[in-house]
Amino acid sequence: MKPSLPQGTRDFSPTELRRRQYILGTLRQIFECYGFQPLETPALEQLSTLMGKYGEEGDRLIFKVLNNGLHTSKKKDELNEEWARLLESPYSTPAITERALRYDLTIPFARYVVMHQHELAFPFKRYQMQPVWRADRPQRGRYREFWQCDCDVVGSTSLLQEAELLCIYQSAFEALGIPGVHIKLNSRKLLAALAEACGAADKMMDITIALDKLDKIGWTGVQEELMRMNISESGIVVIGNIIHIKGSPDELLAQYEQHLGHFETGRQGIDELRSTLSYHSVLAESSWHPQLKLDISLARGLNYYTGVIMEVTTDAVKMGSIGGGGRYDDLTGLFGVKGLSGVGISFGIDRIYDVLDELGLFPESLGSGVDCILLNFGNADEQYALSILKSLRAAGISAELYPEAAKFDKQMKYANKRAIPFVILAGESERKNGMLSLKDMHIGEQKLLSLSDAISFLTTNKS
RNA sequence: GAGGCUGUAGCUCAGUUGGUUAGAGCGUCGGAUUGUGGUUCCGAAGGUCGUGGGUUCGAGACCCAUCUGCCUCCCCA
Repeated sequence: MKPSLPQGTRDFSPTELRRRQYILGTLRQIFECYGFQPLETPALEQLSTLMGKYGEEGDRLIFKVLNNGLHTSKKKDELNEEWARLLESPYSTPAITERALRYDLTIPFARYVVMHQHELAFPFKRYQMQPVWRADRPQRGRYREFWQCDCDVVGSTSLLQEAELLCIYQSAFEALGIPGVHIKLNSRKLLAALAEACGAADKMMDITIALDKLDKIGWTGVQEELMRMNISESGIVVIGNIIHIKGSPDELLAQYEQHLGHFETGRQGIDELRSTLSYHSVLAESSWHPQLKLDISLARGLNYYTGVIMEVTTDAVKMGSIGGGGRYDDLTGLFGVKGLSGVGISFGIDRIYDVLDELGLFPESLGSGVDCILLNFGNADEQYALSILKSLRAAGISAELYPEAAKFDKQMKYANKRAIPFVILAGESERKNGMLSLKDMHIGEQKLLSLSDAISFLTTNKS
């Protein structure tokens, strides 16, 4: 048979995986630096844990797992009935499926917090980097299996959390060296006030979705969408006035206050953004390049966000967002625990990979993973090489010996292809003098060294 | 969930209105070269033309189905 992969899934070659690990490692270091702790949850969750948490569209995209042993079931009639219903319409039933693949990392996190609430110290700060699955149609930058990398705080309403998450975003994209990064900031409360201001408080979701397309379809396109949603003409004018305000974040907030400050939610949203920015200005390094931008047209898809929301894009590459997040006031409420507020951000590492790849921003030193290779000259020389190999490894230098006394140029070509930075030649003449020849494959230079000199050289020069 | 495009060697692609034995470059392997890679020269291997049906004297090419990749909508990371 001819092997193939399921749609929308990928293998990761050694080079790709090193690069992915470079991204994850960079992020992990930052998360740890900000006091977040690692967490992993199972690939499988109870379907009931996931259903209804991501909206109608989300439910459709959850990968469901067929129950085992259906053929041994005693309730054939019930199964047939349920199966018939399932063939008619989107429907799921525990009789046929009661487990599903994780759709994101936030809901499993909420589930975890609820199940372990008595052993956790709140505020609980965790990061999680694992694959998630969606039965979506694959496209460029969109996969059925992809990784999410989340960092959330639960159990604190302080806007210091929002400010710290903004810092994490900035410092992460600074460390990865991605140019043209913008972190857009908005508040669900501002959007709610906006809906109120145009007399359609109940249509906040619709307005938000239309507004989110501003970048894509322009103001005229958004106007058409709004009209289709039966937003009044005066309402559309109000929205138009507000989204066209320009200026620094402080200026924008002052303007928004004029327009929306008399609504309770509007005032709250503005105050929250002000506090967030004020904490942030104290914490942030002035050298960070990623720019903060207030953008009232930013929506964010998930319907559990309630406060500040954020999204990261880069204008260096044509690509959707590479990160996003926000505050969700009552996430664990879905699982029966009220009053725990959460706020978190997510990194789209598959897309970040594509951006780094496209811009050639991966460090060259990710290389082969091994510092040096010993060529094999056979017999007594092989024995000599083995003793060197052992010493190198004991000194913490990663090393390998070519396994056969193959022809010289074959061994060299192998080293070259693997991009191993150093080659050690220890043949008859070296062995008789108790020395070794160390060749730097980048510059092509070779020198005769004692083992201890070689070790200290490699220790300082290895990648 | 809706609509559209695509698939030929490991990779990137040629292949005329349907007509003998399907080609190139790169890569791979062997040799020039048994202690020196990245350059060069010579040679070789590698294809049930995505898969399954159909039309035809004859299909890589045309038709249908299916799978994959990609694009638009929807939605999202």
